[in-house]
Amino acid sequence: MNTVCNKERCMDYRATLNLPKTAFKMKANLSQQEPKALQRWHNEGLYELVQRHSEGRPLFVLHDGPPYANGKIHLGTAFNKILKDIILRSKRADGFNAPYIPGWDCHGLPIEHNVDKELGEKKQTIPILSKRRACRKYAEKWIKTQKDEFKRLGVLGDWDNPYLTMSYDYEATIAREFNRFFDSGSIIRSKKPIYWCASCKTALAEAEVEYHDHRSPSIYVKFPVRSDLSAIDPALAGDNLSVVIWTTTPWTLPANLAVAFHPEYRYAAVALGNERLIMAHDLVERVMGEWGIEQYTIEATFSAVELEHKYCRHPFMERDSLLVLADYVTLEAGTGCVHTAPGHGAEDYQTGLRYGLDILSPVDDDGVYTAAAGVYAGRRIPAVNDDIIEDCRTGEALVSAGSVDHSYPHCWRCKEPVMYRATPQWFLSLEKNDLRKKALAQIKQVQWTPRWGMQRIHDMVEHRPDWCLSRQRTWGVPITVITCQQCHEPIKDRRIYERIDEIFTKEGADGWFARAIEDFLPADLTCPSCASGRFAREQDILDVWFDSGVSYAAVCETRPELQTPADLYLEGSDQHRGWFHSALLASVGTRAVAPYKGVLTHGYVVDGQGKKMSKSVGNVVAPQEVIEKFGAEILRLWVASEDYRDDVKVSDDILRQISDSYRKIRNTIRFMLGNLFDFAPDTDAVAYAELDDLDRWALARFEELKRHIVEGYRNYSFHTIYHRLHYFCTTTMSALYLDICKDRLYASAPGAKSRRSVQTTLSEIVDGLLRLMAPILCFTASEAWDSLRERGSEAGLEGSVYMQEFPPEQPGYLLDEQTTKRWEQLLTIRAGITKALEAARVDKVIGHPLEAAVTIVAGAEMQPFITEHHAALKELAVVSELYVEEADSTNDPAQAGDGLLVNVAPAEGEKCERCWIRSTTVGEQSDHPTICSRCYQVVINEYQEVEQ
RNA sequence: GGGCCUAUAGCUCAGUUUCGGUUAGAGCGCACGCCUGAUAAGCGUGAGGUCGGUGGUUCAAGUCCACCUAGGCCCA
Repeated sequence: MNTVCNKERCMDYRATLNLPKTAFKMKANLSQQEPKALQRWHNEGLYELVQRHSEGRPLFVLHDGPPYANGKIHLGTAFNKILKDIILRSKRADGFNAPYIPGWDCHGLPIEHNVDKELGEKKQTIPILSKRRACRKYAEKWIKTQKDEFKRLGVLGDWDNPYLTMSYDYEATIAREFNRFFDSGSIIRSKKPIYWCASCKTALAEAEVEYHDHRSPSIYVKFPVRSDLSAIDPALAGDNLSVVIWTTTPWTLPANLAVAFHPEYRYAAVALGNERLIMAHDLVERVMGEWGIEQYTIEATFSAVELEHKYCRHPFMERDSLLVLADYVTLEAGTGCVHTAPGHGAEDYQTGLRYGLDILSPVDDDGVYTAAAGVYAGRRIPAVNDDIIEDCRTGEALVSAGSVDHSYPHCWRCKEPVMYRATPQWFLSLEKNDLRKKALAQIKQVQWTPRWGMQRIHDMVEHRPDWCLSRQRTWGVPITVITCQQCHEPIKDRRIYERIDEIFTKEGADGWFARAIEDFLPADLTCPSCASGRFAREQDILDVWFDSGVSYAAVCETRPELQTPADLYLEGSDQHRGWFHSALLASVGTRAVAPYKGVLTHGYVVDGQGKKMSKSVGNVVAPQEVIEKFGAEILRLWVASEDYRDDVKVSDDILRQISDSYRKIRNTIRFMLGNLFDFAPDTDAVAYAELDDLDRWALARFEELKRHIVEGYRNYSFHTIYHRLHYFCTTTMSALYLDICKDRLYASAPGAKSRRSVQTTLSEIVDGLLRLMAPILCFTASEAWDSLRERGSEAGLEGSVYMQEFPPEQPGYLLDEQTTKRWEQLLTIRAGITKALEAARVDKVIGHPLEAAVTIVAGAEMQPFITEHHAALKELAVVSELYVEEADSTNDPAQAGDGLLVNVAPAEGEKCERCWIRSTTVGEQSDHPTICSRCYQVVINEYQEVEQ
């Protein structure tokens, strides 16, 4: 028997109540507590423990897309990693073995670019191997930083053994996969224009080009029409008809192979003097004005579509130029007839490909014309511009010459204007070996989430050009092609591939640059086509998208705990063109299957207004700040709460809201834990059949929740889980069930069956709830789990919530239709009562609901139901007394809402000092005159007064 | 400029699997009130929406169609 102090002959009844007790704090203090939990994970090797625990289960492989090892992580990266973690944890709780091998993308221009900046002047003279070492170190530094940041988010994985695209074995895989393609004949050599700085003698990436104002020549040049256009309009018959183009780069004219027209514009033949000039109809007036010509007539107008495939004559080269159509032609400037040199412009190049033109680029590394430039061979550009203009003038091809100030690309380092110039590059052909066709077929085999992802990547693959794999850079894996020095034939030889593999595996791709070429060649090698014995190796490196693209081979196929194809790739929607795309082509090309069974994409993180985050706008939210202010747990809950199919918004308001939700969830759990302080499930639990009706109702609601949540995890529909979880905590539990159960919990005898009945229910619910929320709220679930099980800080992680599975379905907990209907009715009546109580409160009739006696005036239909459930309704409404009254003329429930009229009056009797219910039994017992009869029984049976 | 996507209360989301059907819902926040035995907690009541805009199809449109606007991703 418990003892209670008797102070001044007045019993302290508060001490006779079973008030909640728990060490689980109301205030989470997440930013301080999380690091401690993480330390524990680390010390005890949680990931290894979980993996060992999962052995033998069905495998679920989420293959990590490698973030780029450059800079701190941002919210988008954090979002992605948390989403992955939630999925992996949910799969583990759903009975799968779900390993997670994080990775990093380590090669590539941005890193090299930053290393160049750090090197300053030294980058000119630094040997290639030293530069590569510096890049490696740079990547390592950021990997370390990002790794810590990812771990801080609570992401569980094999952080000690991540995959790095720059590790030697990975580099060897890249070369091996490239060689597979090469050997299969899918790798072809072709030309493509790139930015080139002639003074630095180097290729430039887009990011290395700066735009500055520049004065260029502006000339109009005539291309005499060669084809007979009289079929288009009789007025176009005869000689002296020319197409007029406009250009600001006369030096590209020797490379002109075509003139482009817009397929939807009208063009005009303008007669001035004895010649006729073709230009866009809408531009005639402006061009004539610019030339200062007032006397002209328009002889014919026609659609450009009819010009396609006709020819005009190059003004000074000994060849014709093709007339082509291109929809990038504009009326902004020029004549609407666009000088096209496929070797010197990006759009020109595309057009060249479409029309099967040569990618002519008669300029060498120094910016000097080659023999292909005819009379200009040996001349330097752009100085040659003046001569070309003069020659056009003397050849009567020039219509007008001036100059123009415009924005023009310059080299980021030497600040000189750059040129666009075609160089030989290696491509992965989409047609060879039917790669495009096979890839399109594979796309249809993949489960895309959301569904429109399929259409998106399908269209991209359908229309994309061949994949240009060459990069004129140093930080990456070389294109491992050996060519004959004499006839330039690429050499395909298995023995070469094997040597490359061996060397790269041992010393990384550096070997390509460090070793003598002989090291890669069989001793007796001669060129199969010309029998030469002298060979050269390719100097360009591979596009980094190839690196990450082959990760299925480097990681999923090599790690014993993984398998391929992976179950899921999960990245931002930009990766339809990125990783999903490169991995698909690489895998289909070498394995004939997609590397993934499913692909899930999420939107971008944007600000509260839906605008993208940018430093210049100043709306960037850093994950580090959020963690500091709210904790990683709030970030995780935010990730779960947002519908990732669309863009994902974040703002201080949104985070505050999530933080509020978190507190509510936490407190609800805390209250449940607090009421289980004296409950031992093994000995105190009440059998389901003997549970109180209300408790069975709660278990039914929980059963529904359980099913929806598990279903939500399986469908990757986390925001619905968030809403369900939150609703269950706030409304189903806090506002309804828990509020109603307080009397049973507090005022019953500790071991009373009605109290044990609630506790049994609470125990089951909180146990399941923690398992269900653990994938998202991993820190809180663990903390509460340990509190529930009274596991101290010394308790090992083997028994932690991380090892638990979702609670099993309990079909018996669902209520039949009739019972469900009954509860709906009871809760509707309850809502009517609370409304009436509120009105009474406003009228100052009552304060607390327990001060009230409620009278329900019901019609003949409702009355039996209410009478039957009198006790339940009284409990549900938490009032001191409940009466039912028959309706009459003065009390017509039809006039009130819901067919129910509720009157509220102060309850009779005194307030029981112990349970606060008003009762006429208070005062009946002289030894305890201030409590009701129910409490009297509890007190005299359970407690003994002692003098203080 | 093109392709794909998004748009429901201040915020986060529902709105019933390929095909429309009564007064469009929830939670949070907010306002007001209650309680002080979940207390930097808990409970109640209430006010918030021309479902991005316009036009169309239909007896009937948040739901279907067209166009427009705003935003995002990828291209050019």
